[in-house]
Amino acid sequence: MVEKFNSKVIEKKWQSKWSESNSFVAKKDLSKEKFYILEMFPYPSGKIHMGHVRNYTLGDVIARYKRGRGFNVLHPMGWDAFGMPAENAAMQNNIHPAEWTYSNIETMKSQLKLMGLSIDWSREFATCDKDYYHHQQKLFKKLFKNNLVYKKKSFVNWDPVDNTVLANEQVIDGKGWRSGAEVEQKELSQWFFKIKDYADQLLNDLDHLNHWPDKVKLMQKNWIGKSEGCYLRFDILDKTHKKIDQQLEIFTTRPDTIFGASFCAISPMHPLAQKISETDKIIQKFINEQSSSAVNEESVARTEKEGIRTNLSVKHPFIKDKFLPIYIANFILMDYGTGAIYGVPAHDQRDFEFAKKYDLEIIQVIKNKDGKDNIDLVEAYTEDGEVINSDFLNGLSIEEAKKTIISKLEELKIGSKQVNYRLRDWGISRQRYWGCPIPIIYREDGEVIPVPDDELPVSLPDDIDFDSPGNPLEKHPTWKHTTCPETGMKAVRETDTLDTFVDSSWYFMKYCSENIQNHSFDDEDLNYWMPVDQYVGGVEHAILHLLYSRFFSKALSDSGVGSFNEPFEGLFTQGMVCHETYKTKKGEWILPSDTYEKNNKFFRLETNELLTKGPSESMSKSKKNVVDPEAIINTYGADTARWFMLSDSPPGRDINWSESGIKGAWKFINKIWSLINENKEIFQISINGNEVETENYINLKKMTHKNLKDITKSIESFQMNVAVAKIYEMTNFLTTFKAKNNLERSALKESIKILIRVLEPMTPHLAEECWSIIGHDSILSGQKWPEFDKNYVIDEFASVVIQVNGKKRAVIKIENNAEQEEILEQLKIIKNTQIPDDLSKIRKIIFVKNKILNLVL
RNA sequence: GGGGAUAUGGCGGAAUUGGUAGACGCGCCAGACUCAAAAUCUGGUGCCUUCGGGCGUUCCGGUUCGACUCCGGAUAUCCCUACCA
Repeated sequence: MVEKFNSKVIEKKWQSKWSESNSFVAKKDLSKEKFYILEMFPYPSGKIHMGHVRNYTLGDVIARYKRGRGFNVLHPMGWDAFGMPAENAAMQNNIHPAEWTYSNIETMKSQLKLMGLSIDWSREFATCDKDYYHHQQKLFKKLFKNNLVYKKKSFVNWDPVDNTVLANEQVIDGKGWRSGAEVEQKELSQWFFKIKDYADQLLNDLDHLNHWPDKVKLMQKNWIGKSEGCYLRFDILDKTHKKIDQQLEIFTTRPDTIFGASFCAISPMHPLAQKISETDKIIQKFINEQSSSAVNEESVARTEKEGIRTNLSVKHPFIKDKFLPIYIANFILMDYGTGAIYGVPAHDQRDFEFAKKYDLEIIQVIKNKDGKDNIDLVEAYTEDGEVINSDFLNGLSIEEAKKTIISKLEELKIGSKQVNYRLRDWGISRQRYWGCPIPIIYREDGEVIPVPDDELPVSLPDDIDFDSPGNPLEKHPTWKHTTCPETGMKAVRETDTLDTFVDSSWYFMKYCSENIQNHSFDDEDLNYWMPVDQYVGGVEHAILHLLYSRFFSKALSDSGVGSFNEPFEGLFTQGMVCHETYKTKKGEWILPSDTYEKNNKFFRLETNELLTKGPSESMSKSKKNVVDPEAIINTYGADTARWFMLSDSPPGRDINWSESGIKGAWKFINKIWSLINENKEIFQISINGNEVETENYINLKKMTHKNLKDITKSIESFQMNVAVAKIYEMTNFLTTFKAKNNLERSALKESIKILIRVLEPMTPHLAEECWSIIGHDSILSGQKWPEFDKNYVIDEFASVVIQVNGKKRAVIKIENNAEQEEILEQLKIIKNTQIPDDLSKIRKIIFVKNKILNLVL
């Protein structure tokens, strides 16, 4: 009886060996084809969770497989280390953010190392490292110089009690998460990246990303939200319909419906609205109500449409004596289009609701599909149709009408065709301490100057006070005061820090520099490794992180850094790790490790209390349905955990963690382990056999090479669960195979070697140990991925299905490429009531070689 | 409200891309080993059946010699998004 696989000892042994021989340290080598595999780097929150285990196992399989295929692989790891949780910890536990962050990194790094990942740790960094953010400040300056950064006023969530800016996720039901105070909208001057300048490129280049999931591309497309329409300027009239010296510019995608317009509406934030409110108390009150309430997006969408009529109106450009009253309305967004619209109630649902409420005219200008018009509409008609009631546009299609009206507007110089995007410029200012300082100073004469290179980095001060509210950098007694290096004038530093999304928008480039401490890029390194060939991470980053990274690559390459357009050649989004939930009668969530099962019922360990089992959901701390990876690795080992993560579900879908699943994986590891140990003798003798090839021998060869072919294909196409199934098949065959002569014995040796080799990406420790048991060095010292032998993947017999009227009735085993006549001959032998003896009854025969013969009666 | 994805045994899931549905794993059943249990090993396992066969990939319909696969419609679940003019 073979002893169980001792994961503790064996895994540690191989991890040390790999580390000592720098097995995973990547070196630029122009003679080899490179492969850059990257998983999204973790936030150092404290401990690793199962989601990390799945993500990094998947990436590691690819990394190891590609090495086996002879690629020069880069597989690095780092830490997304700036951000709010560190500041929260600082406030709650009185610990410095840096200390909290670096100690978490240490813990998590040691946990990741237990997994046996083939990572080049020499390139590791954290985004809060001074070297990292030094480099980031330089990149910021490059973008600044290239005119891709600007400052503008913008609204933030303001907590009036804590005197602090809140992130959206810190606003709960319109109240500050700490103070509970009603959140206000406050206007601050903030920094922005001009991502909108790249909207078209970001949209069009999606077409070239052939190895990205379609759903992610679609999400990005919708997020960018390109729409074609036109701007249109109206003269504004006062209540006596006299022109005042001002115009209203609106944006519409439906200029074809201009004859159906019955009002204009502007955002409460619109300059015109602001101006009116200066003299009109009622309007001022309305505007104030709107700006204080609008916080939670979901509730915003449900809020009833409300507006207030102003004394102003505009003149319809094509209808004599028609005036459209101007409303200030809560559903008009200032940051889309021009913050002003004209309302066409008959053909826009929001305008329709608004018109019903305020009793405005509803004029139908597109004919319904059923041909009716001017009926009492119960909702807006937004579909296609013929233009009616529209003077010179009558009879045209919507598309034709759009073209006609736009050229008319352009001719009259009151409007122009315009492409508009939903995408807004990226606000990067954060009023927080734990982030990258923005390298800008404000001189006393009002000049805004980037900090010169020789004064970089602008470092975060260590002595920082979190006890009083507000931005800690702002409150620091000395930090912000400085002098202008050129003039010697007094100056103050920018106290905003950069959004952490900036940190993660270029970290993959930083890994490319071999000397990681160096805070400038080696362009050759960068252009050798970039782009990332395969990026793996959660779909929750499908929009922001990936879009920002794409923007950064483009903007930096335009600013002279790197010469690649897209950062991620291939993208894979893996599913989540789920677990059932357990709850006491009182509604308290219970950790799976604190439960036991009896007769299909679950009980709490200490109290024997009966628990209610909830459905399997994504693991989350709040519902306590989490399993600690370190505990699993301690009990079963890293290879078991890795194998389980790969085996049960396709990588793109959610996986359900289960006790029986992990036990099954453990069983498999030991099955391999005893297969090798029980057969190790045959590896110690050299075999010279001149025996003839037996059927047994050929079957073994066929099984091995067919499976090898399938395993390779499955890994290439990210179907790890299928690769696992094929490995099971191979293992089951080999464990029951009885070699009867030397030829068979040598074939068994070969098959076992192939099995171990293909296991290496998935269960590397086990594979390495088995490899050494059969008398070889490390697999990693140049042991290539095996090629399957074509001769053994073709069968000389084919199973041809006999169908009658398309239904399967029999299967004939016949030599490969047998012709129709041969099979018809064989039919006579088959006894099946459905197959006619008399072939003259057959109307038609469909024959596909080696597949089917269908008799149509 | 808008956009998207998914639906196959008791469960997780395969299916050469229109050609033998249910590979492989879990679970379950039976047997072997054992004083016994666990572990391990062997075999069986979609449903119905009068043992001829019949029915089966959420439901309804279509294309086809042939549909899990393509098309149209419905239902359910999940994800993303949030008044985008």
